[in-house]
Amino acid sequence: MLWSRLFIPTLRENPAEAEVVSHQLLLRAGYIRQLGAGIYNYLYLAQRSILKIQGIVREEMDAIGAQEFLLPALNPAEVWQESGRWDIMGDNMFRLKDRFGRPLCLGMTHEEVMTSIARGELRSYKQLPQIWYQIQTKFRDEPRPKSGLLRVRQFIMKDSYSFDLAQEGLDAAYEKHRLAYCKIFDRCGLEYVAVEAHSGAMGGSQSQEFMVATNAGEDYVVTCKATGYAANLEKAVSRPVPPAAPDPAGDLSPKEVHTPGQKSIDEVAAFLKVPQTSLIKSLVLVADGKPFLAVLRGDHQLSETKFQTAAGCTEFRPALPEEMRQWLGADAGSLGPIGITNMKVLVDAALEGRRNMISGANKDDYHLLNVTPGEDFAAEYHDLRQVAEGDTELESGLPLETKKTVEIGHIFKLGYKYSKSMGLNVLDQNGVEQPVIMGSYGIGIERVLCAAVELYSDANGMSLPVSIAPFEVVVTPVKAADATLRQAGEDIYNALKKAGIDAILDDRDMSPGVKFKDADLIGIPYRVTVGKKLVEGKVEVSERRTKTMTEVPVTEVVAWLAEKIAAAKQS
RNA sequence: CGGGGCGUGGCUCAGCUUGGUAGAGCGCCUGGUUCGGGACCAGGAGGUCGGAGGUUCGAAUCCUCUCGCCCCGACCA
Repeated sequence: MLWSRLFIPTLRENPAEAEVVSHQLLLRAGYIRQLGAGIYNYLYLAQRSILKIQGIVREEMDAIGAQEFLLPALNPAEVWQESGRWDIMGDNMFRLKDRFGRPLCLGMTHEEVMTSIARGELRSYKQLPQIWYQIQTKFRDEPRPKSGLLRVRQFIMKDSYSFDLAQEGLDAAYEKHRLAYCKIFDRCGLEYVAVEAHSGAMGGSQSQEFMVATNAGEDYVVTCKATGYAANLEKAVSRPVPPAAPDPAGDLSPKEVHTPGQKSIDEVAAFLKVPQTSLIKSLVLVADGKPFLAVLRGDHQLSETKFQTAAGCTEFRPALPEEMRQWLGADAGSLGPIGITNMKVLVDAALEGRRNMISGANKDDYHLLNVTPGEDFAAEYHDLRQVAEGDTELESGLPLETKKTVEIGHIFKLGYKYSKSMGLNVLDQNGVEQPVIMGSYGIGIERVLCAAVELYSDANGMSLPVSIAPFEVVVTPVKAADATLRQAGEDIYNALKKAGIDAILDDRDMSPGVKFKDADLIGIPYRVTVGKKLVEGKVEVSERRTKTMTEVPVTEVVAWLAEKIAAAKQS
């Protein structure tokens, strides 16, 4: 490719609308242009990178025996109505009607369509297992698209689906995917962690997310360096920081104390001169229409996901002030678990074994001293709290770390959700109809690119891994007007191409500074500079990532680069 | 959906408070000189000031409505 003939619209300045690094650089480096909120044009460079990522994904999927399909992005409503997700997806689904008024939608994911294929064709256990995948554009009407390509309304996803007769088959398909994903992300040059993820209320038994740590991310993961523990914050468990003060000893009875105007945990703790860890926090929640009281240590925060699991609900909200008054007889700030009979009380496990704590009295401006969970009120213990700063690993007590991350892949044991709702059954060895057990596995293709940019960039631009950079090598004759340099550059370029190296020749009649800056900006891993040293029969090879420069004889440069590139793709 | 911000040549932005001939830098075109980290000289092209309506002799500027984009929150398989 001759740079002079390509459309690579680099910008000297950052476009005003870009906030996160990957967004800024993808725009500046001429990879993408925005068409609308959360809708992007992928220009030549982006498409080259994306094709390389897809190529790696294909190779690794094919390697586990997965078969590539291509399903419609445009879906009739019926299949989504059958699974029940036509309603569940709500406003996140793009919906439209055809000329006859028939409802359609743009696919957000393809469990339904895959299941509809399977149920028509899979009849016998002998046809199982199957793994089917596609690389397809997905549509989601995000309430707030943002961060460039990280949260968009239209994006490319590799999604695969496994079909098995029994749990062991699903386990095997899941494990194959887990290993394939590791290979894919390794080959894409990413640093990532696989974390335990929340599987949702709908029967999913196991799920893991592949996360890349970056400040541009929106998910939090908790990891322990020492033990390798890693989980999404939604699901992470930990050993809490011990209470800041010992509980008063003895078998004391609850005692009212006047706390005028003291509502927040902060205020009450200060007023009574005790640490927050001696207080009991009580939250009134309405889950699937039923009231619940969630009880936590004063300094702890409720994990919404854990509460949902404990309450067995699909949605919940905080109670309204009127509801609290009606049910508990006091306003928020004076609520507590004692004497509650009209709702279920869920207590966080961190309160187990504590004694003589302080809670609201269910009477405005009063709190109770000497409240002992399990004695003064019935306590059903659950893990309800979110991992907090300073918590340690549950088993080992070693330090935990919380990081902001972006999700690039997710593997998920679906179970029978779709096969049951949509009637996907096969006959087993005994001729008995059995529902098929399924798994679903996704990779966000653009997110792989974004994550790489976020991980590997500097003041000069991006510095992509060799395997996914739009080009592997740029050959830059310093002076285009110099016929000798130009010819030498062309020769090297042709030799690289012949050796199967993905090279580009920067034949533009520009000052060298511009060419160097552009090459750095778009992140080509190696640059061959053809200049002064040519009279000695040498060129200079610069490595983008390490900023190192090596003089290499012209006669050896192809072999030198071939070796480097092969090595870079290995690791 | 709530809160905030921004829409002026391709890009970054000034001008708006206090109405009076649309500007700068970068980029682009032509010619020339240059050529190892975003060169220089000379000449040139390019803008319905997001859109509609209103006030006014006169609107980028004031008023009303509207559309779009960004950020925070709500939301997020």
